[in-house]
Amino acid sequence: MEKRENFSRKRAAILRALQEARNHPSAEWIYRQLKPRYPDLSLGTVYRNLGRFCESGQVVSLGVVEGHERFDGDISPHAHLVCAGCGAVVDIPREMPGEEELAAVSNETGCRVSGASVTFTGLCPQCVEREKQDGTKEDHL
Amino acid sequence: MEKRENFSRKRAAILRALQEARNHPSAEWIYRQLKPRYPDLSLGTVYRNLGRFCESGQVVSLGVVEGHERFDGDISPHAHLVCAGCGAVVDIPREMPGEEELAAVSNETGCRVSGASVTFTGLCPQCVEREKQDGTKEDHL
DNA sequence: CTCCGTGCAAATACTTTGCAAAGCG
DNA sequence: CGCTTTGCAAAGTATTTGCACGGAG
Repeated sequence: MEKRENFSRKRAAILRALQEARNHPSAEWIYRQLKPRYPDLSLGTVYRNLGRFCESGQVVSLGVVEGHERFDGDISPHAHLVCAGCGAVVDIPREMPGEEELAAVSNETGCRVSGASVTFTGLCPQCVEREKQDGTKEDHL
Repeated sequence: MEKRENFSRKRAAILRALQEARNHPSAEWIYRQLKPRYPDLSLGTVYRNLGRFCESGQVVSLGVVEGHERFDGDISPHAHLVCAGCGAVVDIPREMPGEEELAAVSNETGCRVSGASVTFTGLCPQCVEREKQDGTKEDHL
């Protein structure tokens, strides 16, 4: 399964790029990232493989931010914050609902709860900083 | 502000439909819902007003589910569950992160956290039931 | 030869937007 | 009359899909 070169050269690259990235990238971002090294890489391939990764659970979709679906190669349970200023997605170390809680919710609601995601909204550190520097800021009209 | 009839006849209808709906509808759903009563209602108008409601905070966007953005007219803090079976969005009564926690996260991360959302994944009661009835179920190929 | 993965481009599908017409005070 | 809101349709854009090619066993 590691034999065939082209079997997964690009696929592996996509997965690795995703896992190494800290910015919870979009398909487009990964594409641009890999394009120089794989000049004949196609955006469709990136989408196809991202879909595959999500199905197999190797990758998690964070949902659509500003029109672009974002992905996370880090599947350990953690929360995120979506920056209203720049659209960045940052990891938030935080206790996530555990199995017990999912079970509890299942019992209370009649649903079969299998997963949970916690997403904060606000400003990322850079945008907080920028806003400070801008002083009274200029976007007030 | 309550005077002009057509000033907001449709807008009000859209907002009301959204607030009365229990299914966290999409723009399309609201459109179909209102179309019989407002035959000349346009889908664009629904989108425009939903955008306006979101900005003004009268309505909350729940993000994109199966390609359609879903909205919630109930802005009281609560969690949701997105059904993997049918795409339904159901309310989950659950304690949400309070101001103290948002502040704590802000301090720990350097972000300015202003809001939070909790979304569970799983099966809605109907789909749980359906799966039971289907017995060994038929979608195994 | 057969299968899997891919490039390319056309096709989808949701949402946004421009513009002129219409409502209301 | 002036401002807001809407209908309609065109435009926009992210994502998906069909098809044929290329590499590997």
